[in-house]
Order: sequence, then C-alpha cells, then structure tokens
Amino acid sequence: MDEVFKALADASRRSLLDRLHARNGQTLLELYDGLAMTRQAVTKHLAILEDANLVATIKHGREKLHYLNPVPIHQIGERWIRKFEHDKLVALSALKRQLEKRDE
Amino acid sequence: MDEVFKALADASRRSLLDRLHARNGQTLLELYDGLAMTRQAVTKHLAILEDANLVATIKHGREKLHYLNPVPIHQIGERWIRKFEHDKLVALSALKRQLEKRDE
DNA sequence: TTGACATGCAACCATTTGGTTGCCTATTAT
DNA sequence: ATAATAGGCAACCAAATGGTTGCATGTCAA
Repeated sequence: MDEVFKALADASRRSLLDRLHARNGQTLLELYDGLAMTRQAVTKHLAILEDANLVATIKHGREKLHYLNPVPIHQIGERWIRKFEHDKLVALSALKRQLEKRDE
Repeated sequence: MDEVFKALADASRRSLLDRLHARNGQTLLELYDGLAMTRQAVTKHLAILEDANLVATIKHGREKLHYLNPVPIHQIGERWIRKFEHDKLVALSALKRQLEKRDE
C-alpha cells in the first residue's frame, strides 16, 4: 500500500497511468513518445509502477507490453479515501464553528 | 493536486491524518505523543500537510490546534480514482484474455 | 547474416526528503 | 517575576529520488 502511494506521488508516473488508461497495452517506446525525458527515465518510472502492481507487463517478441492494473488504485479508494468520506459532509461548516468556538 | 499526492506518499503523514481522523483538533504535542521521531520532525510533516491543505490550524494561546480537511482527499477520490473505477470491473479477466491473445 | 530496432543494465549526478540537534520566542501558571 | 510549557527557526546530515549517459543484449527484417 505504501508502494502504491509512493508510486502515485510522481506526476510523470500518474501521466503514464493516464496514457495506459487511454490506451492499454502500449510498449515502452509508445509510452515514451512525446515525453520530455529519456527512455531510460521512463523505464525507471514503469519499473516503479510495476513494483507497485499498478502496471503488469508481458514480453511479446522484442517488445514489452504494458497493461494497467486498476486494482491497487481501487483499493486505495476503498480502504483509505472512503474512511475520510464521512468527515467531508460535516467538515467545512463544523470546522468553522469549532474554530470560532475554540477561539473565544 | 500534486502536493496532495506527495503529502500522502509518506506513511508518517498518513498516520498523522489517521490520528486527526480519530480525534480532531489536536495540538502538536498530542500528535507527537508516542511517535518514534522528534517533535521537529512532526512539525515538518504537519507543515507539509498544511501546505497541501490537508490540515488546517489555528493558534489558541500558546497551542496550535490541528484540524483535518478531508476535501483534498475527497477530490482525489473523485477526480482521480473514479477515473479508473470502470476499468476495474473488466480489468482482471480482460487482462488475462488480452495477454493470452497477444502472446499467440 | 548483418543491420536496425526495442529494451536492459550500470554508473554517475544533483536535488529533494526525512530526519536530527541546538537554540530562540511566546504564553501560561506559580 | 520567573519557571515551565508549547511551539518555531535554522543549520546540518544521510539516504532516497529522478534524471542522465554509455554500453550491452535480444529479436526481427532485408
């Protein structure tokens, strides 16, 4: 879970996931195309995404196809974000009230 | 949004948010209590959470009260995680099928 | 079979990160 | 008034991070 959060912390990696979301099963070179970094940098990012189980790959000849695995993202939604959902409703108004009250 | 992801990338910071989720409006020393790091380290973490708008504070005398702001977390759920929700359903079975197909 | 193509590996680098220690300031209680 | 309490500031440090360059390997096509 920590690996997933760390993997998602980088904007380049999130945009790689976006690219796979747009079109699944791309090769390294396809994912690399148009990005302002070296191919090797992309390789490293993809490796981090793979370690975090956000991307699965298979080798197909000399190509390596990258597939998005949405499960860990979903789990973060379920196990982590949902936890704070309830607070959201009362939060802003209650926060203001509490702060004003404490400040008397 | 990037700041929020970065802020959430650290386990210590996530646990601070958990603590605030359990009891809102704690002081630095209360949040620091029992943690295996110095008070100043906690201060830094809280500053990062504050910069990411995940925590709001007010000074109350010599104390500084920390309040959780669940809005950015919720936004990540809405704007980011939801985007991958649809994939989730088809993902695992479809993934397997796709991989096998590609591998012929 | 030989060259082009897709990717991998490893060393290196600057910057960021998470943490420390030491001291300073502001507020409260005795 | 003075001591204790709550927190802030700044310098420093090691390790992790995000990136680079250079070269090696495996696979496909002419």
